[in-house]
Amino acid sequence: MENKKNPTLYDVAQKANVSITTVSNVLNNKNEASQKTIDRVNEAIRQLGYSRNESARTLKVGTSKLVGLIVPDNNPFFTQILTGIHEECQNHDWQVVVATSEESEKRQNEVIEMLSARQVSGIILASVTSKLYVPEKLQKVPIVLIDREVENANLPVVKANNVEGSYKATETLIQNGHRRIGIILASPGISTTLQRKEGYIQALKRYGIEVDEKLMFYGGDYTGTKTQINGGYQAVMKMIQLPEPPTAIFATNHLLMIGAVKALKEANLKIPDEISFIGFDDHPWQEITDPPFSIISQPAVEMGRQAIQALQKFKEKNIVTTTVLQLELITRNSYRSIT
Amino acid sequence: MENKKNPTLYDVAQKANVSITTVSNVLNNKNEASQKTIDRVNEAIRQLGYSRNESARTLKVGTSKLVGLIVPDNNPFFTQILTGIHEECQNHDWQVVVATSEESEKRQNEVIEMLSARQVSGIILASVTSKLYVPEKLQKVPIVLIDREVENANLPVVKANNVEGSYKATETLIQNGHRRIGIILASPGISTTLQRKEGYIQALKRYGIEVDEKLMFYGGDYTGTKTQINGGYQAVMKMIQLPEPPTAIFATNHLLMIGAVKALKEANLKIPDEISFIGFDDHPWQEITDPPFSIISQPAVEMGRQAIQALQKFKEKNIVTTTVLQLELITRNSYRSIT
DNA sequence: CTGAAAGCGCTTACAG
DNA sequence: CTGAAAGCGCTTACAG
Repeated sequence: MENKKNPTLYDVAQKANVSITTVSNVLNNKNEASQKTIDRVNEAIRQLGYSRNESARTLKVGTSKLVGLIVPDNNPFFTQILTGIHEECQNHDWQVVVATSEESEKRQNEVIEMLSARQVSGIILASVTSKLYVPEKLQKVPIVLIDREVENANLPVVKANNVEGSYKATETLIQNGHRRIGIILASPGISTTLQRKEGYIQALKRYGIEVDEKLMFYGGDYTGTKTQINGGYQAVMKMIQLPEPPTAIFATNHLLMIGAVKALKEANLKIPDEISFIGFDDHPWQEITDPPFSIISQPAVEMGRQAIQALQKFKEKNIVTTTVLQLELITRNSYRSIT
Repeated sequence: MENKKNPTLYDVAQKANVSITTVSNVLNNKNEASQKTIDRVNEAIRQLGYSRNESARTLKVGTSKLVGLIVPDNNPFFTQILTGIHEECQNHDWQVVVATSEESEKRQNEVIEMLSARQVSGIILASVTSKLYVPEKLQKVPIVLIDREVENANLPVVKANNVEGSYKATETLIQNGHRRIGIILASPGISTTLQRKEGYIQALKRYGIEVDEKLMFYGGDYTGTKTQINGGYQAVMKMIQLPEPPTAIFATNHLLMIGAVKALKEANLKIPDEISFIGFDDHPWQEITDPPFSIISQPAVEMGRQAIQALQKFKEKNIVTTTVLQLELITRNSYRSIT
């Protein structure tokens, strides 16, 4: 690679015949220079093709224009969150460094530390743990929790109303006459799982239906695409061999849903004629399947946007906000009434 | 937020009773200290919870442990690339800042400049333009092209063999007796589109089939998920109204494919009985559709990995590599023989 | 409205 | 094997 040195503030100052203080001032729109000076400086910047060394700025002011996003993996849901974060970050001239924790607490802590060592403006975290142990020395970097809550931290949260979303799905199935409803849940260690389970149970109780543990399945640990798809698959395979199998199934995330449908196909159980089905997370392909799937849809992009806004409030005014976004049931054609 | 100051090299040096030079040396594994000193320093680091200020390091050495990834949008293909990049970056202790160009050349240049101002180790770029204009001042930051080539730059490239992949799909349809094969292409401005078109034409010529411009469609500009899905949709709608409609369709990316299938469903044309179909990019859901889709599969994760390796070779040895990965036809059940 | 100077926290010749 | 010192490129009181 070439190695011509970048022009610095000094070069600009020299060219514009001012001090570096002045150059810095116009660079930061401090409005402390005459228009004539400003013009002269800008012209020098243009001519030299100067751009500010961000590391030097960060070192001096103690915070970079970087925000960290830590997600368990790169699944489509988190990718949509990233899109929302990107949108919102443009307003702040922030850039985002994305890291995966791979569902490992150790890795998550490492990554938090690395980001902190970069003086990021903040971290948006979808935590792998339901308790967050943030070492004291990292308390300085503002963290906003996204999607998943943690118990022991007084941090801003942006999350979906999982209880209600799950309630809605379950209730809809009940209102269609289903009384044995199987639910496939993700890893029991995270808040979203607990809440989706809660909504399911609330709906059953509300309609006087006995909660049957045998109808509740966990799709195994949350570790990668294939594992989860397989988790959904196995859950259905077990479910349909029950003495009293369910007439409807609710899969509480996108990958579990794919696995579940796969199993139903193999078992040759037709949706919705022989079994009703509701999935999770909307994706374009769900419109083109046979049948098109009904799902609980999450406003993932909006969650990303809100997270950055929450971060900003946290940083600037030290306000800890909790943002709860609504989940929507999109009805297509994967469940039917059996009354 | 709290504001307790972070411990610095000085604090560590003081605690360990050595100079900061020595601390820096053990931090960088320079192996210039006695074991006793090393232990003492490490103990001090542990006790203080010290972690190095990366901005200061970057300012001094001129390059950060950051690599930039610039993609047109956050679609699943690029997300898989990100996964590969993440995997490989862990070996180098690099982190990755992800930025989207939103298919805008202006934005792409801005982003390159911002990353450069951060002293990134390198940039992995899926360029929006087929010609890359990189201002002179940015020549210092090593760029590796991914997926999409550009004409006028002598940069490392990691790409798929699009010509061959497209040839394979087309040939397979021909061998199944199809002679009127519709192709749906993405934006004409990018190399992948040109190459996929080229493979299609080569296959037709090889089998003595006339190339009919009326069977070649562009899914509109490459601008966002909905636009592209709609592009695929429109293409099929026009195609099937042709006096001599195709008996097979090849959609050359994932979103175009979804739109195309949507249109075929609406038109009530059954795949594969009434029309044969091959799509692009493998995703788990494609196994659970009716029928399961045959597609050309891209090794996206591997592309990400290779890009980082290419970057490394470029930086360390100044070697400009071109890595071409093979595309695979995965046959499920979406085309049939009409001979 | 403008400038001289200190200092952010590191790394790296250089000297011993 | 270890340390004193310069300097990376900025920002920011402070003085005028």
